[in-house]
Amino acid sequence: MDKAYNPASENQIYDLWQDSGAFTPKVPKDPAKARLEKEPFTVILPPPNANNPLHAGHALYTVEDIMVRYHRMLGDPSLWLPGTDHAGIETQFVFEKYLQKQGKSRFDYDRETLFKLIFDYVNENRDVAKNQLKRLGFSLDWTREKFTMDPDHIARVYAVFNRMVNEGLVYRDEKIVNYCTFCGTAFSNLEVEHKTVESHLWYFKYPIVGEDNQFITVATTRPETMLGDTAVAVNPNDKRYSHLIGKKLLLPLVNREIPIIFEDSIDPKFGTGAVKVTPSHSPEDYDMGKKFNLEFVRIFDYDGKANQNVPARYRGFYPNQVRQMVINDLTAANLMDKITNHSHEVGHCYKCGRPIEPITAPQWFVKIKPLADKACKVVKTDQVKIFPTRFKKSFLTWMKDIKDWPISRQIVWGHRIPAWYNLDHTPNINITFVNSKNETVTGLWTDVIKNSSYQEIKTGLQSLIAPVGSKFYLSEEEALKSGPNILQETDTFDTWFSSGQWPYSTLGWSPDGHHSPDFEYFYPTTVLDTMWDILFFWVARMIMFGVYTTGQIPFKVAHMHSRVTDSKGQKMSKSKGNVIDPLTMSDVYGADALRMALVIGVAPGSDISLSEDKIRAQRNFVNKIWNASRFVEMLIDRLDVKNISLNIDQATLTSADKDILDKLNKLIISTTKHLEHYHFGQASEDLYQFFWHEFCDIYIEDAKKRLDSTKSADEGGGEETIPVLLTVLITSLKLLHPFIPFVTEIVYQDLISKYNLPKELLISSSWPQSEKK
RNA sequence: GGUCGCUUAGCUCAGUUGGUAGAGCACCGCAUUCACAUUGCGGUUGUCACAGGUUCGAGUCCUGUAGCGACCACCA
Repeated sequence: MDKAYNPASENQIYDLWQDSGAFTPKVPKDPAKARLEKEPFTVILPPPNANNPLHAGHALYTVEDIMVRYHRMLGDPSLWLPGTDHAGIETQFVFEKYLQKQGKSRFDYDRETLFKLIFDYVNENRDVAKNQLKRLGFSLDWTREKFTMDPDHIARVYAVFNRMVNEGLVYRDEKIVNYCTFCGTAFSNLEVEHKTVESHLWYFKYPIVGEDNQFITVATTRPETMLGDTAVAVNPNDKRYSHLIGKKLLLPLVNREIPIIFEDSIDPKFGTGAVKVTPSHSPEDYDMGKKFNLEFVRIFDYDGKANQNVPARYRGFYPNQVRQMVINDLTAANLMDKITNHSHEVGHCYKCGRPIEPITAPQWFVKIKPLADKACKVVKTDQVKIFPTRFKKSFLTWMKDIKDWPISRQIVWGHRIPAWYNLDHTPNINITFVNSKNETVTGLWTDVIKNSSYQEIKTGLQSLIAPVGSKFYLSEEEALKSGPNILQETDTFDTWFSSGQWPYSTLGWSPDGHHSPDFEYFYPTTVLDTMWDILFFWVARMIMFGVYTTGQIPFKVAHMHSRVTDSKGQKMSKSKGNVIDPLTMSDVYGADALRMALVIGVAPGSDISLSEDKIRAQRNFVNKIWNASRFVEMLIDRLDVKNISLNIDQATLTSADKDILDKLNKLIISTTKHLEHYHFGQASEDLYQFFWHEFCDIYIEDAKKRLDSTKSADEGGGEETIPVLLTVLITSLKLLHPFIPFVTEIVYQDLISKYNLPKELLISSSWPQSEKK
């Protein structure tokens, strides 16, 4: 054995494990029955983005590996299923940046070509993450690897969508949505980041119709939307305005008459107590628009520019430009009352950081309440346990006030929504396509078909917008029965609509009820471990989908871990330059050292402060194990004992022997207990303390004195310590194996071959049993 | 605006049924032809944020205050 542990030797071990079949549990012939007798331990890997290399956060899969290896050693059939995620908007955003470098944009391609380009781009990078997962020692069953773009997964997602449509849980509506005009897509509330913006309140005067020089002054944070105002709202109890019942106002610059409405939710104390109402560009105004049956005038389009519904001079300008023009024009018209400072929250796109434009747009929605209620129930009753428990409360709070979920995204990278329109029956469908002359054409079907053929439109199709209420068919065949000119919806599903179905889909759930043996055996899964930041995005959706689709929970435990931060507790980011790359660390210090550094002394759910110092310290620990093992072998060799035995003769034990065995026994008990309770930080710390400071510093030092005499074995050279040394060493290796699998396996194999112990891999060996007293 | 979390040694953090304060790193001294200098032995450092309360006993439970952080949220 070398003088120091060499992390490079870790590379040989992974194949040994994989080839032994340890990662791949066998499914019995009657899986459902077998499950009743002995339940497998199943973990689905939160699929990393197929396009990105791993970061320090992914290295926290260590926690899952610890659980899986522990259960495997307990003898439970254990499955840890790997996969990757296409990560819709994330990946398309990265790809568009790549296009930009080449002087191109998404608008240069029809959707099919763009999709293929992204697919190829992702495929080029897919193996990177996979090899990195192996490098970190994760005992994943690669024979069951999945990708969210696998046809069978897509088919399952479609089947569930169809069922939801048929049961009235999916609908289309033109509601106000969070729209990013730069990314060109709608987002759910969760994808909007609220930022405090220092801005102003502008006070405008709106003339009262039929009364000379009488005005209502409104206060607004968004002057530009006044072009789309269709009412002014005041509180019914506000006496300042009570005389205005039935009056109308003349909207300046536009010269359109708008009503005054009386609405309880208006706060008389804010501004002037009079609010301009723009139903097409503000969520709260949208609600008022519906309630009072107001006109909806959309003035900004999906490209972010002012459209046909505004006076000609504003057309084609962006909101911030229109804002300045409106301010100037109102000032010139002597209708600007005053401007005050005001800070407020503005929604921003979580991807590109630009302000979100609330716009009314036709989108697909999931009626979420029925799903949420069931999800709440299984969490409330602890059928799904959430750890640490404080996340249970935030889960239930969020679920209680949940709004319908907009699931359509106007991007190409994802699962295209399986809905087909008959164009001849939907003449008002708006179509954008690249024609044979490479020109982008936008228009209604009835218009574009005059200059282009159906085939030309279909081939060059970029996007389409079908009016709300358009009839759609759930398959191409069905649609074709209604006529030849059909097109599939161009929107794709929100990524979480797909990944929310990941647990049952990866295991082979089938819509016809004939599920795969894997599904029968491994579902519901046991533990889902992920970071708390996707509790709502993903965990909540998986619970809702799982209960809806399979009638069962998707997992019994949702174990939430925290963020990996730098040595100062700061979030890692490229711009700060404080990123610790897990692969570099593994190459320098070993994957074991990195894994140990990520779990030791970390409290459940708290931030994980990672530094190279900490990894180095754990590298030293790994090296300590290496050298302690080397030394034990050396001591044994020196005695030249013929038959190595692990049998401990109680009668010959010294007090030091008894002491270390007693501590070892307690360690088995505490480690087991900590692992059962997800206290990985405490378990690893105890193991560290025991191995280094009890076993090495005290026991081996003592044994050194006993053995390092000039006496031979025959003369009482301390032969009786050998079984104790080996027992403590091997048991420690087993207890440590889930945490630091490489070094423990290497040392174990060395001991086996050297002392003719029964051949087995540590990964498949049995978990130590404590002695009862 | 609502909710949650954190505050313990110079730094990063453990401390799960309440029982005389811990680790790693850093620092100081000594040792070492010895398995490991990726080492060993020894040492320094704390009004456990603050103020009350419960208790024989509180870092731990309760109440309040302050600072920091996070999440959620349609208030013009």
